[in-house]
Amino acid sequence: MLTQTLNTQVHGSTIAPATHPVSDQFGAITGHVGLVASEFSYRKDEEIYGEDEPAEYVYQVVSGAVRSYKLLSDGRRQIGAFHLPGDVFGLESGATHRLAAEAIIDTTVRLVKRSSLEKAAGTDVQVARKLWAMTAGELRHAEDHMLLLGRKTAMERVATFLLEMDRRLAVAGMMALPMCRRDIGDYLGLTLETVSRALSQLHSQGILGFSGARQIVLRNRQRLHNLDA
Amino acid sequence: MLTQTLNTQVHGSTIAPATHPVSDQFGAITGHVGLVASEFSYRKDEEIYGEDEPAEYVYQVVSGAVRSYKLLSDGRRQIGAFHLPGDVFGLESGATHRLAAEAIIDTTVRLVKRSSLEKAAGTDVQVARKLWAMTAGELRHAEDHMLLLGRKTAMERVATFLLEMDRRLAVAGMMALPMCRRDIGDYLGLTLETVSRALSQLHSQGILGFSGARQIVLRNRQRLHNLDA
DNA sequence: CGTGGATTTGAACTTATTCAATGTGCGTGG
DNA sequence: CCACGCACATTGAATAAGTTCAAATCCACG
Repeated sequence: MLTQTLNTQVHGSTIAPATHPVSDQFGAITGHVGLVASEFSYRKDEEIYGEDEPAEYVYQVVSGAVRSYKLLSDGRRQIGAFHLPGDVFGLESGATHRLAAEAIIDTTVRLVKRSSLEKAAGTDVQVARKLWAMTAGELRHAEDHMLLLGRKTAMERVATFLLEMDRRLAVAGMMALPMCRRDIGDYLGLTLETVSRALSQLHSQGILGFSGARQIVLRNRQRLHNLDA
Repeated sequence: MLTQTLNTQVHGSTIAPATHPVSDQFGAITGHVGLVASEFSYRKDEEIYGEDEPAEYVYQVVSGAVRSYKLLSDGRRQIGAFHLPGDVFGLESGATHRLAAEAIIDTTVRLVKRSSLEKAAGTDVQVARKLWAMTAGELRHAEDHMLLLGRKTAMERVATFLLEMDRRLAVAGMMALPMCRRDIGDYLGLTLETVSRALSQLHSQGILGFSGARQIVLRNRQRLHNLDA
């Protein structure tokens, strides 16, 4: 909730790692308009913002990982997205955050004031177009995820998840997952036990290898694709 | 797929019925920039556009109803949204439609070329802002729906559905659902039988009344809210 | 009025969940 | 450097929720 003093600095450092193939979405805006970006860090499990809180900042993950989620009154949780280094999150067209956000592990973000983005968008049509494109990208992910949550089997969901994480954070053919089994379950609409069972089955079939529960190597992406509906 | 000749006409007629409380989103754009809108009609179950097809037009329902959906290779279907009179659909930031769209019943739409909206957005920041806000509105719905699909029980999903439809299309306290039980199931991530059983249970509890399977009266919105997590 | 798709209802079944116990490994401190 | 402790993960067995398959009923429409 940003109670500490911000370490304000002019933007400009490169964050997106070489393994993240998309262009630096944040830089595409801040660089274009010369906005000031700050950095901030959160510890594991610390809240970055709450659901329905005013959307004062837009964030980009520098290092670490973030989960965005909604809760039901009895505590059931649906994680809508994981945000990894280079990803922008917390961007809203309206006044408030639609999902809460928490650091999954110790995390550093860059952030800019929403108001300065709004102002830039009011001046520069290119910025406005970019903001729209970023929200549209989130919508695309949500649409794909609705299909997963509504219609895929447990094994298909886990296969989809592994391929997504492989694409987004694999380095040298290996994934270091920042999130626990419960987070994965809450992302896939499953229990942590069902996620664990699916991973064990993939392991026993030689489709993936473990070096620690969160270090995964995909040994056969094709078979994983086949399992993914 | 728009093979017939379009009945081109200047926009201006009011479409959103009095029961649809939001402002006319289409008019907010076309009126502002003076774009030309056309009308077109589709018969029940006719495709309006396919998944991954180039997004040439943006649509607004004049009368009827539309379903947007994705399919898995084996035919499993996830409906992402129902579009009712006044609703805009088919708006994309990228080049292609991310979901397919079909008329649920005989339906008339207004449409404008995507290229003319793009052009207007390049000139007028207000238009650009409005396009962003419309996509953000779709994202919000998708985020709420992910929570439903990932974490709500069958009865909670049906209760949520009824309250959504009540809000969007109730006239004089009564809903005339345009879609069949299978559509509802594919929207809620359930089978049509499960939807039917939930509705029967709500009927037997006096929470709703039927006059024909698709004419529903909510008799106790509070109890329905209580069933909705 | 009859007809056929749509809906409801029933019963067996499947999948994933729940509850419980065991196992693993990482980080910390001795 | 090794051992300990605890959070995390795995595995098992019983249960529950929703699906599947089947049959009966309902209506909307011609």
